[in-house]
Amino acid sequence: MAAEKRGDGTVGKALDVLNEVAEIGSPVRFSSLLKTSKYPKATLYRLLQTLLNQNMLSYNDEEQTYKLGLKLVRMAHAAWLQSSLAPIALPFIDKLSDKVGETVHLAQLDNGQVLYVDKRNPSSPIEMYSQAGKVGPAYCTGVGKAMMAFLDEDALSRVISKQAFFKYTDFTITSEKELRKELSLIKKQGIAFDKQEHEVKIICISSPILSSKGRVIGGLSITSSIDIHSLESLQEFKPQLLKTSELIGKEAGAWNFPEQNN
Amino acid sequence: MAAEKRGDGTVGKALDVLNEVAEIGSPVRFSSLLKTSKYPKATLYRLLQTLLNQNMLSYNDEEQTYKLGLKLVRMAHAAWLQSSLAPIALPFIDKLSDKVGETVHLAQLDNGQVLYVDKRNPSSPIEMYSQAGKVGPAYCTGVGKAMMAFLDEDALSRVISKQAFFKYTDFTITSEKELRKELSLIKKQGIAFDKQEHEVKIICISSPILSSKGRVIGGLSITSSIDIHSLESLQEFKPQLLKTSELIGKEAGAWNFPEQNN
DNA sequence: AATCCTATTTCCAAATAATGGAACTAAGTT
DNA sequence: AACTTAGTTCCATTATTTGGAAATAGGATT
Repeated sequence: MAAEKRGDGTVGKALDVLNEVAEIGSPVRFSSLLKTSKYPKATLYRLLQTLLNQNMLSYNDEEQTYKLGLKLVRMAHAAWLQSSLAPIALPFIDKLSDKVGETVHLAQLDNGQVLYVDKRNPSSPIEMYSQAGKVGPAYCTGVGKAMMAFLDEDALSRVISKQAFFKYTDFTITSEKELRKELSLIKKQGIAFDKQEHEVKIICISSPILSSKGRVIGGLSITSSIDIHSLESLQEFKPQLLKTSELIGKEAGAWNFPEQNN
Repeated sequence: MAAEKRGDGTVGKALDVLNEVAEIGSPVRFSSLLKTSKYPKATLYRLLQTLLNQNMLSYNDEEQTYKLGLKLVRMAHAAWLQSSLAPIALPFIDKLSDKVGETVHLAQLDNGQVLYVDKRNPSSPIEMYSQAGKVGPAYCTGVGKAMMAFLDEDALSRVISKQAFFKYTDFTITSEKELRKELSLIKKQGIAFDKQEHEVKIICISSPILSSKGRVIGGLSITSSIDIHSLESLQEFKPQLLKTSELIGKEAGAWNFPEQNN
């Protein structure tokens, strides 16, 4: 499951181990890592030591466990500032969230997945899965589908090949064929809906953020729950959502935001 | 300025380069990096390629610039979840921010600096420097001083040795002697104030978060502006601030939060 | 369109670092 | 005391990294 690039020598291996620790998501012991690791004991050990030295991992003496280090939190802030749409989109998202009084998400495609790079909660937030930095599936979220719909065929097939098509809810799209049909509809309408495809009761309306050259650079969504909104009432946000996406796209152009993600 | 650990071989060098890119804070060209880098051209080039491969960096073809990659944003989310006090402290901070109606910061010490790991804005936020993931100086912020005051001498002198003592404002403490005096006062009072020491007009009241064994694991602050509050009126938040810090400390104990930072 | 930059990329033999099987230590268990 | 399991160190072998230099790419200038 872990991304495994060959030809990156030791650095690749070290980052591989870092990823493993990240994916486990809780403090891990050496022996536990060893079981699933493709590296021999001594090698794994040394890689861990190096990462510790570099503060990419931290070690709990008592528990003898490794976990991700604070260095990553620092770096990520810098990454977020310079590599995500978030700082550019910030004022626009604030405004949109204020106006519509619902949760707003800003996302980008990263390696076939939806990476949420920012989120605005209205005063009374609904309980939900997402957080800035969190990743989600592309094929069954509003932002994911909105972004996919506007990719060129090349990029699209690369992204589709990475979809798991796991059936989260009764409404989840679970085949490429269905998905492609949905995407062409979305492209026509300029807008995507999440009809409880990822989480029960959670719906959203979403639009892609396009660069001046028409390339997908991100996605924007307004999310709510069926207890509060219907798809029809979400539809009413369409003009504001599109307008905001357009403004962010323009601003990103001025900032020379890169157009390349897959 | 960049941390340079020896004996970490290639991995250390690669992370070194990554740090350099992070510290520059904006997209950089190869030649620009080369000027300040301690690595020869071919080496630097290959390190950058490796980092690109690993999605730790991204490259803008048109501009020929490197910047931090989204992979870092993803990893950091995991790091934040498993390595920071933030997820543990979340409900307590929400509640505190609600009650006092002012900005609340949660911070940890990382390498002699204050790392903000969470932040709550009241409905009408004041314009301010901080964000989750951002770092700040320890010697002239409320949380920084609060945490330092409760370190043991060993850890304290290590942290103090890393302070820059740059005079941000007329009120900034600029010598170890002054600082130590202030810290002993803070320890007596159990509470620290930032008296516009880092930013003009910005003041805060802050307390350390201590583990059950009395070790510093974080800091908590309520921040405002002199346009709204005086130090005296901030003082009124003291009981709530202390109570919240205590609760977070207890909760962290239950979660076996590590006590080790410097 | 030929020349001269300057920035980036590739090459390859020498230098260095990583590897991993095995041995060792430490801390429990029976 | 013998045994188990987990973590750490050793070191000759192997593989990767290194970096000076040369090649290439893409402007800018004559």
